[in-house]
Amino acid sequence: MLTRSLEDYLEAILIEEKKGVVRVKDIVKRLGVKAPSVVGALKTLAAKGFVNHERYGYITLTKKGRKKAEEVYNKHKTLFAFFRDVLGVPDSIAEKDACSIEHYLSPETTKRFVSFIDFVNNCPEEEPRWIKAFKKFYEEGIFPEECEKGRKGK
Amino acid sequence: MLTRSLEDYLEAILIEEKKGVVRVKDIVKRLGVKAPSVVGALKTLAAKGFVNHERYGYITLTKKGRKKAEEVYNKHKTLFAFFRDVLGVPDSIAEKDACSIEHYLSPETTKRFVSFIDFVNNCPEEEPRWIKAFKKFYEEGIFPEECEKGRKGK
DNA sequence: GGTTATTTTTAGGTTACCCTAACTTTCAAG
DNA sequence: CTTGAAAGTTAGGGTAACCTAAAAATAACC
Repeated sequence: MLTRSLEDYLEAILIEEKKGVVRVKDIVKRLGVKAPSVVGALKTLAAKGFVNHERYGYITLTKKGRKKAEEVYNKHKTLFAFFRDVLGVPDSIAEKDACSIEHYLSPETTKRFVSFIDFVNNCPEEEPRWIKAFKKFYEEGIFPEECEKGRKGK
Repeated sequence: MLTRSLEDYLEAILIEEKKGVVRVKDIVKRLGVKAPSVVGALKTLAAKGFVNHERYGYITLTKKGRKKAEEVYNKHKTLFAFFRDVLGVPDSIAEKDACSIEHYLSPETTKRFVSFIDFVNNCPEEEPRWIKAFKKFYEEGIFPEECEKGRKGK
């Protein structure tokens, strides 16, 4: 099993890979840690078979490493979408929260979260009515007219 | 600032408090750690002014400690409610996920999560239509009839 | 091609958190 | 009122993560 920190390194490599070859300094910039921390993490990840890294050379993901990195990154994207599109959290905060939380979602909850975002995105309407209703509720503390029909309690 | 681990100790004390006086062994049971770990954590928490603990005696929260503990516990309850009532995650998993994630939600996202649960609970209907729709979508992969009206894409 | 700048690595230290083993205090039962 | 079990504490060790400082390799420049 990987620690939260090692998952972060894998994810960072995956993302940096999209811009070309990956070097230690790229990870340094992305994660905001110092070079020796990166080297240490790479050593551990290489020993566990998640990355290849030749001294003073490029960093690449193994098949196993890529699979794991993509798992983490997918959770990240799902959480980000939920925070931004459903809760209405500003991008930068949604990003940061997704980043910390991605490591702690169980498979069961992840599966349902993914389906939930699917549900939102495939909704017949542009933005589901209930999300609009929530936004109104969040801003003004009231339910829209249509919801109020048949309202029970106070 | 408190670490994730110390927040867990505070929360555990708060919960155990509801059953009467709190002792080291109660925390040991609840958190599944060994007694020396609890003693160590209490020493740190006491030094920072979050708990009172007399040697071989009871453990109590200070005002500051209670405030913090309640913050964490409230996040916990909100997350649990969301996982269980909206996503439909089984109780025991929802509980565990809430427990790990509660430490990482930003104030902004927390605020919106709380409002969201409020929105669900105060909905005029017993269970909001859209949650029912999501559950159908999750189980069967299809939107209910009423949603399909005016459906755009495939 | 030698010298300087950048990048990477090694060595070693710090903090947080957990553990086991051994010791001390408390408390209840005979 | 002593003694043995339960609870709590201290001492010391291990691991994961980070860091700084300094050495080594690579790259870039005149």
